Amino acid sequence: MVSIQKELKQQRPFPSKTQEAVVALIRTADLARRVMNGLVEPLGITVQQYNVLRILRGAGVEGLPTLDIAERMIEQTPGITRLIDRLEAKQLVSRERCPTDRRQVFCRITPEGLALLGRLDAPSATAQNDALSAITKKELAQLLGILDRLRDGMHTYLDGGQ
Amino acid sequence: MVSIQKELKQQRPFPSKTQEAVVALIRTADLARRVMNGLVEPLGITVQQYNVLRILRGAGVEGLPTLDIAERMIEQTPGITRLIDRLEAKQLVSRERCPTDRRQVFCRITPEGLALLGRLDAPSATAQNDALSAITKKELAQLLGILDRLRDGMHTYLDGGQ
DNA sequence: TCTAATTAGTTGACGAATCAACCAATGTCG
DNA sequence: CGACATTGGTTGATTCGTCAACTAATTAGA
Repeated sequence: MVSIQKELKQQRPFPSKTQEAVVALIRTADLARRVMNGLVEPLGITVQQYNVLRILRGAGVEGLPTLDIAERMIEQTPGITRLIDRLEAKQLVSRERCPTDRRQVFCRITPEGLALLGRLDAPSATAQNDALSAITKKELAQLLGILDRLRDGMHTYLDGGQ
Repeated sequence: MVSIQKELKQQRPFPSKTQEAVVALIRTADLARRVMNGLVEPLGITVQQYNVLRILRGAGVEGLPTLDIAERMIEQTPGITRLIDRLEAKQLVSRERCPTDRRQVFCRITPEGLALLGRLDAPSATAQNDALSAITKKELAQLLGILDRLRDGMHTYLDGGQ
């Protein structure tokens, strides 16, 4: 068992448990992103692009307007246009201007995109199960609850703060 | 209470709890990074640069070799050289080649760097306490334990995998 | 209807991250 | 001692992320 403190080679204990929690959280998420990146990178896409593809697969054949995709992204993504530009260049996504509201651009996943996602479903499920095998179902539920409330707290801090 | 599922506007439930956990984890950490960024950005530095400064403050007057800093970073940071280049340009960090082993470059935080950190200590503590006020001490300890084991699981996956 | 405001998305400029190649200093071993 | 490997760090090329300014389409209001 590697504590975050040892892992960072710090001599002194953390000034506070809350700070330790924030550091542990970001560090854990960074590791998770690296694991995911190791899976998707051999197929020529980034984690962000992978998320877009999954969102579009979930959206079905009618597709989704560009900014709706940005809203559903796991991480905040201001550069959604160029992110999808790259997916379109790889033929994994197609775009079409909406006829009724010509401001909107609907994005759809292509068959190639679906095929690529299909090649990632099993490995990503395996990786996640492996990583999460160290904790019990009950702890998993606890984790989800705690994270929900953490985001709540930060949201009120962010949205109320400005 | 906003569940991650509602927040992402997904109709269907997650395929698995584990996947939901990974998404929640990354999303929560992204929010935390944004909160921190909102604090440090007005002072002209990034979250990564803030972390380097804190590491160097912890290291004291003797400073730390460049790659030792990279090791202690919260997130993996391949571009540590240029990151410190920018801190040096802002006069927040000074560098000096080690006389006994001329390969190493020792980095030290400057008085200006310390002053800047000082201006951030109180706000960052407040932000973290606010964000974490929604969870109890006991839950905080649980969270830390769970995150530790998650990182363990991912480490063995990563390091064993390649 | 004509103007102003809002919404949807794109583009340009620039800072930052990433990977590989590289150089210099040191350590190792015959 | 001399060749090779390792360690510590920097640099170049490329991609990516980010902010602000911008265009185009739609809606709202006088």
